[in-house]
Amino acid sequence: MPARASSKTSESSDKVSVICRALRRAIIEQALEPGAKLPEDALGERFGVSRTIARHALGQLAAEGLVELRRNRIAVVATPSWQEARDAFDIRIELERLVVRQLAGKLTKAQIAELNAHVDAEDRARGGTDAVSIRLATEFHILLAHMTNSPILVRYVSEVAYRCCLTLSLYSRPHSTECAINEHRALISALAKGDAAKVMELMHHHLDSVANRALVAPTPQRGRDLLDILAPYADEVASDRVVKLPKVARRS
Amino acid sequence: MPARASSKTSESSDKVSVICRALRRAIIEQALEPGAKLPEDALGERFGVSRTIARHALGQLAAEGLVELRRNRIAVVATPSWQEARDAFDIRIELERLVVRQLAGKLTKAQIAELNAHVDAEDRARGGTDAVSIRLATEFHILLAHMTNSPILVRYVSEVAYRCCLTLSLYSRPHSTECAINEHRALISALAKGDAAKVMELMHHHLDSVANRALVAPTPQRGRDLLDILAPYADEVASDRVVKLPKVARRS
DNA sequence: AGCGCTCCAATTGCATGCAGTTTGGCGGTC
DNA sequence: GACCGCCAAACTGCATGCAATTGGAGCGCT
Repeated sequence: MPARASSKTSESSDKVSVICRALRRAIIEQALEPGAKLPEDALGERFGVSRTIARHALGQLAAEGLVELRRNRIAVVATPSWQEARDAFDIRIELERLVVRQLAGKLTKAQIAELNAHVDAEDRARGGTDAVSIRLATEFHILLAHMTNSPILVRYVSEVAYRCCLTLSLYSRPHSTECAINEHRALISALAKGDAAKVMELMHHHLDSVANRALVAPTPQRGRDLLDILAPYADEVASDRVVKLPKVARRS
Repeated sequence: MPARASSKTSESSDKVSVICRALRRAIIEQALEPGAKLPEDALGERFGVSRTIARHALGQLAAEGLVELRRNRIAVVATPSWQEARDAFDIRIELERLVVRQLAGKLTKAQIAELNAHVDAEDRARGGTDAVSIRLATEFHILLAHMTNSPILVRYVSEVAYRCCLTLSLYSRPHSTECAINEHRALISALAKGDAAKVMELMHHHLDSVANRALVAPTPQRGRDLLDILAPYADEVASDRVVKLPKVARRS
């Protein structure tokens, strides 16, 4: 039996959805860095819609964990902590093991061709920016999820993969794409062979190594947000001996 | 090392969030059945807010998969197909295995007491309605997720657990709570013992048996929506030989 | 009856307006 | 110069209003 094929997936073509897609892409390509401000009327003006719509879009993205929404404050692109990043990868590993378990040996020739075509695209993009490589690599995984034809699985894999994207831009050292591409090819061929256990193991290792390459260590100095950097020290401030800190300008 | 303790979890106390919580609860307690209509102004009037807010709340719930939003149409409580229900349970199993893996042997005495107290509450509620039992059972799992102190994990477990609640109300035979309660107790004691593999196995079996008890079979006649029943036949319509169907009244 | 058409009430999609809150800078004081 | 309070600009929270779309009642035709 071939893997279930195609379904209606997409967000409707609301103005809200359009803005969501645009912002999502801007975020995962790091055009918008974590912490970037997202004022409602600026967005509205930029996309030619009212604040109501921009606001609604921000709400959706907040539900996906890509932006942070604080009452009466300007929304910002989410800045996951190192621990959250690690948690996201752990969840992602489990979800994607499930994906390949369902897919092993059930892909049609057309689907395998589609996967290979995508990896070819990744290959061609090697000359480009890191951001594009990361986006393509992420989209490979989302493409896989789509092939399960389980809308829920697609949604969760997409979300968590986007979040991982976000953290890569925060904590990653300069990305090395080669190995990821090779691992993608290995995944495809294992999927075609149909050994579920093997391909789950491959996926596990693939994501784990991406996570380990990326989340080098709890290195607070690479975290962009002063609040995060200072978080571990906050306890001392709360306790008896207050540590005096020199005045530091917030990254504007 | 004890499991990480407590964090800021909550939705802010927006009007939007209040309505979300109210609707979510109404849905999982089956006060609102799958397919129930949710007109924006009716909600607004009921909760004493404008349509804007009600609309926003519906958007959030749609992002969680609890309501379905079709352009220019009245929003309705989601009606997952049998397959989607099964998929949701599969995902849930993986996520909750992850939860107990992280928690095994790392719970504080206070946390174990909290869990036991919750199961006691489940026990006391056995005389009440099924809806309340189901809600409490679900909240037990969410409570566990909270103890991992991983906001992402909490979010996903909560969402998928709510979706499972929803499907239980659709496809389940009259609920038998006894065994679930016993299994919850077994989980707690295994968590306290700290054998990760054992407790993962317990959780897997627990959820799987709930799913199997609930999702009795792909019995389309119990599915509420004609469209779902006919979905498998849609392919034929698309192909060469068009199947003529007698006119049937839609469930109003 | 059964079928198709028209038209109106119900409902959504979206923009705008107003009130309340936060931010950041400016001037005053030490 | 450093600190503090005040004020205007910026921004969000929310309600309301208007145009566009939908669904279904009513009605005529076969």
